[in-house]
Amino acid sequence: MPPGLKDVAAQAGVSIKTVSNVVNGYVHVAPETRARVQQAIDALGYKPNMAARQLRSGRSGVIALAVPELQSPYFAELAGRIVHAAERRSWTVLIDQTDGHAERERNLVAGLRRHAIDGLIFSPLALAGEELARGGDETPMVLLGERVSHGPADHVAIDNTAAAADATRHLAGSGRRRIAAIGAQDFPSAVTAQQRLAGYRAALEQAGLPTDPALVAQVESFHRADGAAAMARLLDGPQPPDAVFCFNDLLALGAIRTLLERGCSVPGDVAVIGFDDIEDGRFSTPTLSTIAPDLGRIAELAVDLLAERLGEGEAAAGPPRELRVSHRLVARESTVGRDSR
Amino acid sequence: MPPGLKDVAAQAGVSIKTVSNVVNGYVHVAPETRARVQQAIDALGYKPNMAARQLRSGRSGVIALAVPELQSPYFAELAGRIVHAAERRSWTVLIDQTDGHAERERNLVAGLRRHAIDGLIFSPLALAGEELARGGDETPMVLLGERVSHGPADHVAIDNTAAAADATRHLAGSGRRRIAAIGAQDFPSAVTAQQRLAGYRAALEQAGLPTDPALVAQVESFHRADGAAAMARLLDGPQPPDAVFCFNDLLALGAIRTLLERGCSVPGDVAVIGFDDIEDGRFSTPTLSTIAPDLGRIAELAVDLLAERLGEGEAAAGPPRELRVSHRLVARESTVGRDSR
DNA sequence: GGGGCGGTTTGCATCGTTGTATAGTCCGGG
DNA sequence: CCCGGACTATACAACGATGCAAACCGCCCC
Repeated sequence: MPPGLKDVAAQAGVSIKTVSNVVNGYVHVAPETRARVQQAIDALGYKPNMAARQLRSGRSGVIALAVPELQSPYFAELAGRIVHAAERRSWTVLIDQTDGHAERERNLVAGLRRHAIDGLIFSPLALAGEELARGGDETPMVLLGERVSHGPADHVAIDNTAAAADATRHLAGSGRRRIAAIGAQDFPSAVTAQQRLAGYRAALEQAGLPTDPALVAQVESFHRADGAAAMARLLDGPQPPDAVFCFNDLLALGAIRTLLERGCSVPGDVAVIGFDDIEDGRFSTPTLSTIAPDLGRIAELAVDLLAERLGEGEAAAGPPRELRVSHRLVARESTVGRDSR
Repeated sequence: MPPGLKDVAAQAGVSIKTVSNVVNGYVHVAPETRARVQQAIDALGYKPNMAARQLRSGRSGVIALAVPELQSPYFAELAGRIVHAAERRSWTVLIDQTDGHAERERNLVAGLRRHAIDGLIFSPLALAGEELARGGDETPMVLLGERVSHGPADHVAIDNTAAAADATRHLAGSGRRRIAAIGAQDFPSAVTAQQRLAGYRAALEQAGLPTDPALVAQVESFHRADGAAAMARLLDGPQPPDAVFCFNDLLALGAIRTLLERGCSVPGDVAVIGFDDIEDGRFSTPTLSTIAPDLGRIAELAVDLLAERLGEGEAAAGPPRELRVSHRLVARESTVGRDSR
C-alpha cells in the first residue's frame, strides 16, 4: 500500500493539510516545517494519488487522441506531434485506435469512453457531418482532417480541395495530359476522398484537360497495397495515364512500386504525386513529390483549441471554429526527375 | 456539472447504493426497480465518474507505453499492436514519448509519471542495465527490446544476436565477401546496437570472412538519414562493401537510397538487408530483405505479463521473467533480386 | 493591556463511488 | 403460528486529496 498524505503527516508530526500545502508549494509554510515534511516525503517515497486529485479537481491532465490507426505513418507522425504539443501543457495523451469502425467512432463521440479525459482530438474516418454531433457529452472535442462545414465542434484542417488542385496542376503544368487519380471512395463519409477528388477535377477542368472517368481509381482504404492494386488496374486499362495523383503518400508509394515492377519509369513514363509528406517519401526511389500539410501547426492548433475550451468559464463557450492550416507542394523526383533537384 | 449517482437516486426515488448496484449489474435488484433506475439514468445521461471509481478500486484501466518516438514506423506499429492487445483486456494505452532522452526515461522508471497508470510497457533507448531498476515504484513494468540479463523487470524480446547472425549469414550465404554493418553505436546504453554487432561479427567469423573494422559504420540514431550518410561513407572508403547488414529497416532504406542515387544496383552491386520488417520495406524498390520479429506476439506477451503482475496477490510476485519471441528472415529483392521472388 | 494583523497551521466537509453490515420483506416448511 | 433463509434495499464508512474557515501564534501599536 503506497503511503498517502496521512502517513507523511504522521511521520513529520504535522497535519495532513500541511503536508498537502508543502506538496502544492503553498507559500505560507515555515521553512523549518517545510524541510521536515519534505524529509518525510522523501523517506516514505510519497507520490500524490492522481485519482484523488482528479476527483477533487475534475481534471485528469489527460487528453485522448483518436485516430484510425497508428500503423499509418501519417497518423503516427501526427500522434507524435500531438504528444509533443500536449507535453508543453503537461498533458498526457491517451491513444484510441478506431480502426475506422463506425461503431467505435460513434462510441467515442457519444462519450462512452472508458476513461476520464479532459478533451478529445479526433480524426474521424467512418463518421461525417451530423453524425459527429455530441450527445450530451460535455468533453471538448477538436476534429482533424474532415472539413465539416458548420460542424458540431472545433475543427483544424488544411484546404483539401485546394491542395488536391495544386497537386493536379503541378502534374498538368509539366505537360502531362492523361492524369489519373487514385483514392476515390464512394461512401458518404469519405469526405477527404471526395474533397481531393473535387480538387482534382477542378484543376483538370481549369487546365482544359478532359476528365476521363476511367482514370479515377477507387480504393478500399489508403494503404500501399491499395495503391499498388489500383495502379495495376489503371495500367491494364485501354489508355494508361501519364501521371497519377494519389490521395495519400501510401497509395503513391504502392503505385510507384507497381510501376517500377512493370518496367515503367517514374517520372519518365508516369509521374506520381502523393499527399501527406510522410518520411518514407523523402527516401524512396524515386523520392516522392507530395503535398505537405503543416503537421506541426495542426497539432499545435488542435491542442491550443482544446486548451481554450478548457479555460475556465469565459473563453470556453462560443461557436465551433474552423481553422485552416497551410500546406505546400514539395516537388521531388517522382514528378520532376533527378536532375531538377 | 454532470449528474452523479446521487442525482439518479433522487430522480428514481431509491438509494444511491441501489443505483450503483444497477450500474454494476448486481443480481439482486427487483426488475421493476432496475427499470425505474435505468430510466432515470437515461433521462439524466448519467456516466460513471472514472476518477472516483479508480480512487476506490485503485485501478485506472490505463497502461502507459513509453517509446522513443512514434514517428519511427517500428514503434508506431508496435504501439498499434499494443493498443489492440490492451483493448482485449479493456485497457487503454497512454503514450509517453521519451525522444530517447535519458532524463525522461529515468523519470519514467522512477515512477515520476504525472498520471495514474496500472502498468508500464517500456522500450528504453537511453537507459540500460542497472539504471532500469525501479526506485520504490510498485507499478509493474515490462521492458521491450533490451536484453537486460537479470534485469529488474519482466522482459520481452527476440534474440537480437541470433537474428543479426541470421541476417549476416544470409548475405554470406549468397556469396558476398565484404559485408558491411550499418548501425554500430559506442555508448554503453546502446545495447541493441551492440547485440546486433555481436551477431554480425559472430556470423562473419563462422563464415570464415574477415572482420574489417572499416566496414562497420557508426550512426547517431536509427533513421533513414543516418543510413544514407553511413552508406555514403562506406562507398567512399577504399574498398566498398558488396553487402550491407543494417541494424534496422530505416537505416537500410536510407542506405538503399544512397546506393541507387550513386548508380549502384541493389542487389547487383550491393545487397542490403534490414531489421524490423516495417511496411515500407514491402513496397520499396527494391523490396527490402529483413528480419521480421513477431511483433504481434511481442505486444501480446507484454500485455499478458502486465496482466499477470496485476492479478491479485498470488501470481503478481515472483522473479522477473525473460521471454524470447521468435523471428524469421524474410528474403526480398534487396538481397536475392527480382526473379527469385 | 487589548485589539488587530500577518503568518502558520489545523479540522472538517467534500468530490463520486463501492464494500460491508444491516434492516426490512416475503415465502415456505416445520 | 413461528422461524430460517433468500431476496431487496438502505446507511455508513471508507478511498486520498484539497478548499474553506477557523484557530493559533507572536508581535506591533494605540
